[in-house]
Amino acid sequence: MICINAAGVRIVDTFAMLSCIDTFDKFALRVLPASLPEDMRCAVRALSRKTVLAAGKQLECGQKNATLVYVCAGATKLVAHASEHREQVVAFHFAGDLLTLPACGPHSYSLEALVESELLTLEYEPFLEITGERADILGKLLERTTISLQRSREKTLALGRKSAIERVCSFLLMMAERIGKPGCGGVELDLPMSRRDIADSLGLTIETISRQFTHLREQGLITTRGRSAVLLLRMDELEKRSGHLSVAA
Amino acid sequence: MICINAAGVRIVDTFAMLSCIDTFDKFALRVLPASLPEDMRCAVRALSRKTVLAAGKQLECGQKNATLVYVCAGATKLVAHASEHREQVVAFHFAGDLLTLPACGPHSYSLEALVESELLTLEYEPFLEITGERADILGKLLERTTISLQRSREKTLALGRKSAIERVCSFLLMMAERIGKPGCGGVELDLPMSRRDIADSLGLTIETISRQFTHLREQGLITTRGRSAVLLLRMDELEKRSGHLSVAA
DNA sequence: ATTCAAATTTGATCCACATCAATGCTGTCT
DNA sequence: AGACAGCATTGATGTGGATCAAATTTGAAT
Repeated sequence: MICINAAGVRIVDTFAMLSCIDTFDKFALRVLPASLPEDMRCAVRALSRKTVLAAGKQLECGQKNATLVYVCAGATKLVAHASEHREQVVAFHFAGDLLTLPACGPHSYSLEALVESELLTLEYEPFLEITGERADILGKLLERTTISLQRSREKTLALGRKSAIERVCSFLLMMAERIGKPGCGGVELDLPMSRRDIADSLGLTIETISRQFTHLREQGLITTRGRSAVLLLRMDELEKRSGHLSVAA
Repeated sequence: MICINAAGVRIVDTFAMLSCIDTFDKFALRVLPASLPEDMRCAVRALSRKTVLAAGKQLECGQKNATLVYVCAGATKLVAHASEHREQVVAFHFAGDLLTLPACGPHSYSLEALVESELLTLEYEPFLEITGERADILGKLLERTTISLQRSREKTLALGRKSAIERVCSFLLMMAERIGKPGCGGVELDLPMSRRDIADSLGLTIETISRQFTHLREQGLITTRGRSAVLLLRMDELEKRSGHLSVAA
């Protein structure tokens, strides 16, 4: 676990190691059951790599194998590449999220940090080799994957059948649910992603995102401060405009 | 297991029962490990319900609970409802596929038969209660769910960033992979879904689907016979037009 | 074979969002 | 504090696919 970094400063590595244990424990607490025998826990720990990604940097990884990624801190986007200049943000992930970075299929995927992020990565296959007999761990993975599938289907519906304003309202509501904090007179969001990221996530352009934000601002449903702060003033109205079914149905 | 149907003919029920065993065995062969103890197998069997759905009929089920569905024969579509007249086909399923019909979230889902189909349904929660300790079964479920997630993300990319012609080509290639048969001079498809279903799956209208089919026909990439038969003549050209990344990337 | 309703195809027109083009803002770096 | 590069906003114009409106085809039922 001790390795000399570019600067060659040894004490930094000790910090890194300590910090890695910390990181691993966060992951373990969330994903590994308390009852896991110590040898398995060690095997998983040996497999796990901590990565700190600066904003805008992509996760390097053997693209031939799927990778399990735990987001300890920060925020990331999972991007599917259609061709040169066409990108689709498939999902956003925040601190505490677990995701699978798929191997190359008909399209390639990459994971990019939106802000400086602390990630724990494990190769998927070896991880399953170690823990594949543990029903409790597989259950956790299944649960997480089912949530991802659920979100992905919501996104499918949005991209296939919703108008620009409905997509933006759905997006804001989803973000409120995931990273919103109660603020003065509404829900406060500090969006870590740029307008471009939102556009690439909703299948629209930055200009359209910007115009929809402006509409919502003009109608008094939101206010914005700077590039990332959004205050949702009227959740009920946003809900109405999001194209969700009324609960009655 | 014996119940009198509307016609009140008892012998029919015996047939139904026999046929149910058959159906269950197909499911068991695919999903349950051979080593599963007999009592568990029986418990699962007791939980499973066979349903034969006529074309166009929806699966009835307690929408409060998720349901595991195994498609023994036929073809189905999983539909998400945005509002009254807006539907998004989230996935198609064919004989041998296993899927989870989700409980009501922000949108409601339904499963509809495209042609007469034979389904085996199990309530998700009780099923997990029985088999939740078996790593092999959870592994199978995880594998299936991961494939669904993979497909869902491909669809997200298509709906977010692809043109009509690219979506249609991607669709035809996907169908070729899943239900195509080698035919005279190309891959033969017998599409069980209508143009409307395809449109609702690709986020387009029936008119657009029809026009894209016409383009492909005019360019000699496909031929069609009647409503459902499609012959893919030039897989390479379809691939080029599907907006997939070249393998090199 | 004939009938007929539903599905599909084809054509004309429209519109929501893309694209192109400035201009204004924000936060960062010195 | 000032300068600057990248983001975001705003406006003008274009276009792919939606919508509206008929034909035409299909395949199932008589």
